[in-house]
Amino acid sequence: MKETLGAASGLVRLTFLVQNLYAEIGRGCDLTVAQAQMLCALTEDSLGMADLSATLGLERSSLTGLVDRAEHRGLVVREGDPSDRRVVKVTLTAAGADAVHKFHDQLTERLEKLVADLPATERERFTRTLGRLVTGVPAVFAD
Amino acid sequence: MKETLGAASGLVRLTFLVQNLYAEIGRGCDLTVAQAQMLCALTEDSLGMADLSATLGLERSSLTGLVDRAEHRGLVVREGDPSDRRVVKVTLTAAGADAVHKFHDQLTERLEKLVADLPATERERFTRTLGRLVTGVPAVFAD
DNA sequence: TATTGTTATACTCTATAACTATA
DNA sequence: TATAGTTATAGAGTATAACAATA
Repeated sequence: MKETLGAASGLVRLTFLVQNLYAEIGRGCDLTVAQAQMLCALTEDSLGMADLSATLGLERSSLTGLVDRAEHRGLVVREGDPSDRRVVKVTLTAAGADAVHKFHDQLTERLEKLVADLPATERERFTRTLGRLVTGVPAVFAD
Repeated sequence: MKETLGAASGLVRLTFLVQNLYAEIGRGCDLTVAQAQMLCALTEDSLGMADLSATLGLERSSLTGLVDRAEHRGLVVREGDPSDRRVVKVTLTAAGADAVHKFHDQLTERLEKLVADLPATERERFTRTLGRLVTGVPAVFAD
């Protein structure tokens, strides 16, 4: 009779939980998971296709279609880079910034709620350990 | 100047990390993410299409194709249920059990390694909190 | 009538390989 | 030559709607 799950099992189940939440809130904002991830990556700054594909862990050719569809929907625009004419910068439109803002706020609220039931000390310890584990992970979601 | 990430941000980044690991190990075992998830869900017991789709959070029609491809690859088989002739039970083959075993062991090892650097007390607390947060999450990955 | 599963269809996501334009 | 990006193509994954068989 075990009273605690192993770390691996817990991590996978937590991921499953967060992924489902991510998808659910995305649907509510009319964003697919891939689109939401891309918009989040562009929140801080515009990125070229190569940088964006590296951040998201996608092939450049896969990103082309993703940006195509997002551009078609008015969420991002492509712009040339005068300092290197090979580069195409991807930038959020006002609509894209709006959508990702809504998505970000809702997801943050739901995730905060997930840990809100924990006793304060336990919650703080957990959050601190979390921060330690994800050092080096690309900023796919900021505070 | 913040020295700690928020809980929401930490959770999303951890998810990103685990997902990438999941996909990477899946590739090594010649399994897609969706296939690996399905095989994991079948590890304990055979399931009917409806139960399996509920566990995975997929539409039944989506599952049909997923099972088709896995069956075609010899990872699972469909079997009738004598007690309810509407039901189709999905069961791992020997090859499927083998693949998911390999996948499970490798993923577990990598995830254990992820938390192995933490001080023992911190690791135990983290794992315990993890278990608390995922109560109710379907058994998509067992110990 | 309700439930189980499939089919038909359409779209998104992703990769590999071959290509163009610029550095 | 090397890098940035696109196109062509193929396959996996997913959903919605309509259907057939069984309960």
